[in-house]
Order: sequence, then C-alpha cells, then structure tokens
Amino acid sequence: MATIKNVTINEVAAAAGVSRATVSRALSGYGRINVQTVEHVRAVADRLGYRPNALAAAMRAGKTMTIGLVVISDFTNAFFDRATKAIIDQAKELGYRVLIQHSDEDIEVEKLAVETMLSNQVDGLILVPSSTNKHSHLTPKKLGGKPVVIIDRKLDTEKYTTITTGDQAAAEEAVLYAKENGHTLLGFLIAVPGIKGYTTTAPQIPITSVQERADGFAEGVKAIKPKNSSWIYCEDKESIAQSAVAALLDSANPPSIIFTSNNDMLLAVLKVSGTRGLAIGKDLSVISFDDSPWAEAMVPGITVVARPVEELGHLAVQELVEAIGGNTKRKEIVLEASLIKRGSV
Amino acid sequence: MATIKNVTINEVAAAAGVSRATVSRALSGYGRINVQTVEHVRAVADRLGYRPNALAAAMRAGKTMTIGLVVISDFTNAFFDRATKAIIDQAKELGYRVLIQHSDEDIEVEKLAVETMLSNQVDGLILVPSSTNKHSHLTPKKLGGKPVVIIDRKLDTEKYTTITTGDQAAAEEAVLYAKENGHTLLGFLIAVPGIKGYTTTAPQIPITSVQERADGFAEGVKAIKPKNSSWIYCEDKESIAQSAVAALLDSANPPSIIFTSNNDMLLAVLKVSGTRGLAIGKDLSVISFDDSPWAEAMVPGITVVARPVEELGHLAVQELVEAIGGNTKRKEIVLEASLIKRGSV
DNA sequence: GAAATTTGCGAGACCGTTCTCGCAATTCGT
DNA sequence: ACGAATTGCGAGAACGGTCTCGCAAATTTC
Repeated sequence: MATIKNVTINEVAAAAGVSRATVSRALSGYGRINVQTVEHVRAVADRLGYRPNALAAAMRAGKTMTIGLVVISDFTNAFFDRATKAIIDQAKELGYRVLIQHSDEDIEVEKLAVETMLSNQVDGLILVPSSTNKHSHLTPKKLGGKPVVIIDRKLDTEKYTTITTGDQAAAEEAVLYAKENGHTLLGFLIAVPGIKGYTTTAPQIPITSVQERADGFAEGVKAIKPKNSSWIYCEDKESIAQSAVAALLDSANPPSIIFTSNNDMLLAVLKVSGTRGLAIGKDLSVISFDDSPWAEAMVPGITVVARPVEELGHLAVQELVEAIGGNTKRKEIVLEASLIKRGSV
Repeated sequence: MATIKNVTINEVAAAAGVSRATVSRALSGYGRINVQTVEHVRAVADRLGYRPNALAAAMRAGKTMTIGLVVISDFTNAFFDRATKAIIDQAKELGYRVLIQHSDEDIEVEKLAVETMLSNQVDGLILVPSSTNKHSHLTPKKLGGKPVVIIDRKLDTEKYTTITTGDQAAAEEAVLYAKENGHTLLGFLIAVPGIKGYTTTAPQIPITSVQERADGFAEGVKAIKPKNSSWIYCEDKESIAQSAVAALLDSANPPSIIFTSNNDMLLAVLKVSGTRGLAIGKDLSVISFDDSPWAEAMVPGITVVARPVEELGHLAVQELVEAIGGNTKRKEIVLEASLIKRGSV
C-alpha cells in the first residue's frame, strides 16, 4: 500500500528554517512569535501539505477531543439513530469527534465497548445502559476519572448525570386520551429485552424507560377503570411480537385499542391487523411510543408519544462537554414527552 | 474533574520489578520472555487496573485500527443508518473502531470531514461522496496513501474502489412490473440534491445512484410505451415534495402509479394521497426505492426496490481492510437490487 | 548610555507505548 | 569442561507533537 510518508512538523521546520517549537507556535497560535514568522511558516506548511497529527497532540495534551458513544443499535426504532445523529452533529459543533460502538442490549458487550473507548482515550462517554443495576464498570475509578452521561434510561444509583424523557406521564396521558375516545377494552404490548417469547404476567423489566411506560399505562388504567385491560410482555422480535398481537386479538375480550411500547411492537400490530383486514383507527386503534416520519405519513397517521430526541442528544453532548471541562455537578434531566394525536385512535 | 491518573506501563513495570520492555512483551505476547514472568506481569497489571493507551500504541505503530466513515445523514431514508450500523459492526468484527462524520450532502463539509479523519490518523476511509466530479481531496497524495472505499455512488473516475447497487436495472424492472399490472399513466418523482423547488425538466443529477434510477425508469418507459409519463425532479424537502405530488395529481393526465426515488418522496406521496382520500394500491399505486420495516408493515405494503444494505456495509469494511493490508487492486463491485412486490401496486 | 524590560526563538523534556539491540546468564554439544 | 548457541531481559530510541525554560537580541526607560 502506498507508503506515502506524512509530512511532519520536523519537515516543515527544516523547510522553513526554524525550529519545531516555532512551527508549533506559528500554527497553534500561542506563545510569543513574530507575525512574519507566522506567515512564513504557514506558507511553508501549506506548500508541503502539512497536516498535524491529532494523535500526537492528543497524547501530549492528555485530551483527544473525542467522545465515545455506546448505544443500543435498534433501527426499526428511529430513536437511537436520531439520537446518534444529534450527538455526532452537536459534538462537531463543540469541536469533538465521536467514536461509536453498539452494545446490542448486552451488558458484556457494553463493558467491552467502554473498555475500548477508554483505551482509545476518549475524553468522555455517552451511554445508553444495557442494565439498570450493573454499572460497576462505570465507577470513576474504572473510567479513569472520565465523565459519563447516561441517556434514555436511568440506573439504580444517583451517581451519574442522566438525561431521560418523562415517559410515565406521557403513557398515562395516552390512556386517558383513549378513554376520551370511548375505549374501554385496552391492550398493552410491552417489549422487554431479555425475555423469551411472550407472557401475560409482568416480568422484571430491566429498562427504566420501558418500566416507566408500563407504570404510566397502569396508572392510566387505575384512573379510567376500563372494562378490561390485557397485558402482554414480549420479546423484541418480529415473529414473537406478531404472535403476541394475535393472542391479544384472539382473547375472550379483545382490545379495541392497543398501546405499544416501541415501534417494533407497533409494526407487529400493523402487520397482523393488516393481514386480518382490520382497519387501523376504525376496527382497531393504536398508540405507540416514538414518533417517526412514517408514523405521520401513514393513513391514518399513528398517534404516538413523541420524545424530544434531538434535544436529548444535544443536551447529552453539552452536559458531557461541561463535565469534561471540569464541572462535576451531577444532573438529572428529564425532558418532556408529548402525545401527538393522529387518526389511529 | 477527577484527575485520576491512568496507570501506565511504567507503573506496572515498577510494581512488577521489571522493565517497560518486559511488561510490553508480557502483555503483547511477542519476543522472547519467560512464561512465569508473563504470568507475574499479567497479575500485577490486573491488580493495578492497567489499561494500555491505544493512542500511544497507535503512534508507535503508525496504525490506529480506526476507520473513518463520512456519510450523508438522512434518516427518513433508513439506508444510511442501516449501512452505518453494518459498517460499525463489521469493523468491530475485524478489530477496527469507527469514527463518524456527516457531510450532509455538502462537498465542503465532506472535505473538512475527510481532513479531520486524516488528522486523526484513521487507517482508511469509507465515503459516500457528495459530488460525482469533485474528488480532488481524495487523491492518494491528499489521503497520505490511506485507502478509501466509495459506497452507494460512483465518481466520474475509476481510481477508487467502489461499491454500489444496480439501481438502473431494478428501476427498469419496476416500470415493467407496472405495465404488467395495467398501468399506462406513469408519474416519476425524483429527489435531486442541490436544486430548489421542483421542475419538470431533467436537471443535472449530481448523484449517480439517483441518475441510474432515473435512467432505469426512462428505459422502462421506452420499453413499455405508456400512454403518458410525467417527470418531476424535486428538492429533497418535505413541503416541496408534497407540492410536487400535488402537481402530479392535478395535471391534465394524472398518473395511476408514482415511482419515487427515495423514501422521502414516498412519504410525500403517502401524505398527499392520504389527505386527498386516495387509497394506495387502489386509487393510486406507488413503487419506491429502499425497503424498510414500515414499508412492509403498512397496509397495503409498499412495493419497493430493496437494496442489500447490510451486505454493502460489510463488503465496504472488508474491502477497506484488505486495502489497508496492502491490497492495492481497485475493485468495482455492483450488488444486485431487487423488486419486492407488495400491495401498493 | 546603561539598566531594565520585552521579544523571538531554540533546546530539550515529555506523553505512553513498541521494538531493536546488546549483554549477561543459562543451556547445549562434543 | 569449554566454546557455541540460546534465553531472558534492560537500555534507549522512536513515533509527532506541545510547552517550559532560558538565552540572546531588540526595544524601552530614565
């Protein structure tokens, strides 16, 4: 492979007839240096096509201007893609680069990813945690003092800056809205990572945001006292989800509206109702979590709980950069989610 | 910010009572070294929580095991998100990390992104080019000999390894399929970056994949000789796209089927037809580019040209890593796109 | 015009690894 | 038992920057 030697600061120094130190001063703009020298060095550097080695600078400075993002990768759910984009762009805005790894909802993969990030000397981490209670790899000692911002979910500790959305209130609001529209037979389809198949008895939910949604639904049910409410907790897998939907629809008291905890579940509802010839918004209503362009464009539009994804991503970077800058104050930020009413109810 | 000093190889060496060189040998497993020494050093390193500094290693080795990905960010279109995921995961598989920047279809941003990547000493680049003919920033000299793999689109040169999908054939196939279904009034809605508003006269299309789609459609039209075919070239923006769709539908000879060049355009068609009460698959048919979970789940399902995104991403990494390894042979890989027939026609 | 201050720049240490070289100690061969 | 080969390890250079320190020259001050 073309071993084209990179131009280093030494070559520039030699060509300009000055020392390395002077070149560094000229290009980085610090210390005392003659204006003409600066111009001369700049010209020579340009001519040689000099490109500073960010690695070397980072080593000396102890800062890489890189942040690590460890995120679930689940792209039926536009949430993490949009968050990722927001994070990358805001990071660029603040002069940072982003290194990304996927944890795939697996705590061991997450640990490895964090390890990789730290080994690459990221200045800080943004993390969607795979587990609520397993965070021994995130202690300040393990992180070498590097700050971390937790997004989308909470941990069972208050040690870390966390940015989440208020899903419980929004979930409850969704249920109340269903009652306003005359629904008294409710179905809930909750995707739960880590379980196999589906079950009607509430399992341990390892993700706080999902737990919040379930809690919010439950609060709503308590408030509106519907004729019936059926709950299914489901593995996040297309075929399983479809069976779960079928089970809901085939039960003795089938729901007139189904609440889904994410877009995967929503798609399962759409698919099954589609094959059964049930018209969404007429024969069967549905409310889901997380908005997307297609939820809006569908006919009828899907009523969703929309979360401020871009805001969350931007904030995460901002908070992280502040923490990198030395602000050790822990924060717990909860952004507001809102119900967007469309034709699916 | 907690300035917790990282444990370096020097501390490990001191604690183990050996030299730096021996620690390095013990942990990296090269050179001549006593087995017991290895065990001892390993134990000490573990006890101290030593984490090698990948930056320092990279500097010495001249390799960062990091690849740079410069991609358009356009997430109505799941294409680039899926590709990004595939690339990150395949890179991890091969021991590489991924640094990501968005070019937003802007050549200047792209240049800057490439510059940043190189400054960060990536071992190679995967790039979705913003421009067909502006690639002076990609010459071997500018890249410092680092290899690059171009994906999704071609350049007007044959100097680079390129991985694309055969969109033209698939587009033509889509048109033929429309005829089979009795359509003789065709509408084409092509998203063209860089133009303002929409136009019915064919503009310069700066993206080869989009050009291919247009060409394929045109070939199809030539082959089936429909009663009428209307073309609209459109800025990739929601409101504009909707006006364009309205214009198509309000024309003297409105199409019975609309072909869209991407998902943004598809969504515009769905939205406008929705508000007008036109039933997709009955009153109006549609075929789009790029498959997605929701195109499948909709009722009726959307007929699409599906491109092998994950395969493309995997291949891109594989080819790049080969090139990093020293394989200088340029390749031009074209993957096959296929028509997935659903109810929207 | 001499002392004090300021200016501009070079020498060299340093960041944390890897890896070559050479040296002493051990093992081997006959 | 003595030279040859092998083994294990330490010293130190190198990667490409940044930055402190100190020195000489230029400028200012009274």
